[in-house]
Amino acid sequence: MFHKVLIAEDHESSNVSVRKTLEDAGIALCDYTYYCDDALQRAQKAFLTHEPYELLITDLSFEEDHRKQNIQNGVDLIAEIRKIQPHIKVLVFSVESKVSIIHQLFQDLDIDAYVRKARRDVEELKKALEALSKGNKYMPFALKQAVKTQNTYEFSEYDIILLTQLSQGMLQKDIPYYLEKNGYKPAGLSSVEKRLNLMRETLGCSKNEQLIAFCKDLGII
Amino acid sequence: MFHKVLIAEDHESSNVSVRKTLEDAGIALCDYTYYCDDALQRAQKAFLTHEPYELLITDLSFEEDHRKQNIQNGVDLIAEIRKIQPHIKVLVFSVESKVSIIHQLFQDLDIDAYVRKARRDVEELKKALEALSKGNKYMPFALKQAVKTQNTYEFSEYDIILLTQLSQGMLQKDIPYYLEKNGYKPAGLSSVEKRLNLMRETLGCSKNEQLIAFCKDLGII
DNA sequence: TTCTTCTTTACGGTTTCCCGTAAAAACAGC
DNA sequence: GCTGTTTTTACGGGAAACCGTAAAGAAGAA
Repeated sequence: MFHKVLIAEDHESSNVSVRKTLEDAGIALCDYTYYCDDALQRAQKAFLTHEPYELLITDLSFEEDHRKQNIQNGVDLIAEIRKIQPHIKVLVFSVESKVSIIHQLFQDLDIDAYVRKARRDVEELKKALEALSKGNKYMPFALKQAVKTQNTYEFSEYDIILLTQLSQGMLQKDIPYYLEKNGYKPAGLSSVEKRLNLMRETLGCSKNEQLIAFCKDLGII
Repeated sequence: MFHKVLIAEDHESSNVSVRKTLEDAGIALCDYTYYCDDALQRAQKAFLTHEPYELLITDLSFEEDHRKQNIQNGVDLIAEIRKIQPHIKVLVFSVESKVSIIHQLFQDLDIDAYVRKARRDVEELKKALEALSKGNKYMPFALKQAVKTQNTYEFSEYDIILLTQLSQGMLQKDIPYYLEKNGYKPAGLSSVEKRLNLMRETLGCSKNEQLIAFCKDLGII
C-alpha cells in the first residue's frame, strides 16, 4: 500500500471523504489541498526533499474564487506535476461521466485510475487504491457502462463556434462575416447552413432551438 | 441542536462527509440512505412510531441504477415526506448553483437551508445546522444578494410550455394546435408570437436560440 | 501540366418566422 | 341592455432560415 499521498480537491466534503478513506486503508501520511497551485507547490517541495508523493488524487474541475490560481483544473495540474515527477501515480476523482473525456485522460495523460463521484464511490476508491498498490491500473465502469444516449457526434471547434454565436443571438446570416473576421474557415453562409444541418440531422434535432437545448444539456456551450 | 436526522444522498463520499459533520456537531442519532424511496420509508416508520426525524438533509439529483425508484429526485422526496410530516426541517445539499432554482426551493417547498457542494461546504454545513437549531433559515450569501437583483420577469406555466416545446423541436406554427389539444389558452399563433416576443424583449434576447440558451442556464427548462 | 475528387460558395425557390395593424371576442362597470 | 377596456385572433408584408442544385475553388495524384 502507499505511504505518502497528495490530495487536490476543492470540495471540502469530498476532500474529507477521500482522507477518511485513505486513513481507513492504513495510509498515514496524506496531505491535502483545496487549490491546484498549493498541490503543485507541495509536490515540488516533497520531491526536492527526496520524500516525494507516491500517489496524487485529484479532481478535474476546480472552482474559481478570490484566490487567483495559475493552474485551474486537474488536467493541467497532472501535467505540471508530471513534469517534475514523471512517474507519480495519478488517480482522478471526478463527477465527469463522459467516456470520451475519461478515455482521453488514460490516453493522453496516462493516468492510473479513474473513480467517478457516484453512489458507490468510496467503495470504488478503496478498490482503486488496492489495484494501484499492486501496480495495476483501475478503469472501472468506464467502458462497461457506456454512457447514455447516442452522443457519438464529435463536436469540432468550428461547431462550437457556430453554436455559441447562435446561442448569443447572432443571426445566421451574419455568421459568415464573423467567421471571416476571426479567420475561421469555411466562412460561407452555405457552409454554415450545411454544418448546422448536419448537426441537427445527426442528433435528431428538427430545429436550432432544439439543438441549442441539447448542447446546453451536454455542457458543450 | 438536533437529536434525530435523516440523510438522503446517493454519493457515498458526500454521504460519509455529512455523517461525519453531524457527528462532530454532537448529533448521535443520524440515519442515512442512498435512495429516495428508502428515505421516505424511514421517515414514515419513524413518524408512525412517534420518533420522527427533526431534520432531513437531502441531495437534489439522484442517479438511476438497477434499483427502480418511485421517487427520483430530492424535490419529490421533500414533497412526499412533508405530506406525512409537514413541519420537518429540510436542508438541501447539492451542487446546484443556479440562483433561480435554489430560490424556488425556498419559495415553493419552503426548505429551511441550502448548502452548495463547494470549497467550504463542510464549514457551511456546520453553520447551517447552527442556524437551523436556533430556528433560523440558512441561505447562501449569493442568494440573498441575488433575490433583489434577479430578473423581474416571472415565467408563467404558459411560458415554460412554449419554451419546452420549442426546445423539443416543435415548429412555432404548430404550437397553436398543441396548445388547443391540451387545453391551454390562449392558443392563437399570434398569442404565441407575442408571448415569445415579450420574453425576448424583457430578457434582451434577439433570437429564440438565445432565449433557449438563457433559460437552460437558468434551469427553467 | 491535366484530371479527379472533395470542399466551399453562390443562387433560387419555398417555408417559417417576425412584426405591425386591425378585427373579433371576452370582460368589466354602469 | 350599452360602452369602454383588455385580451385574443386573423391577416399580410417583409426578413430570415431552410434546402436543393450547380458552379467555383482547392487539393492530390498521375
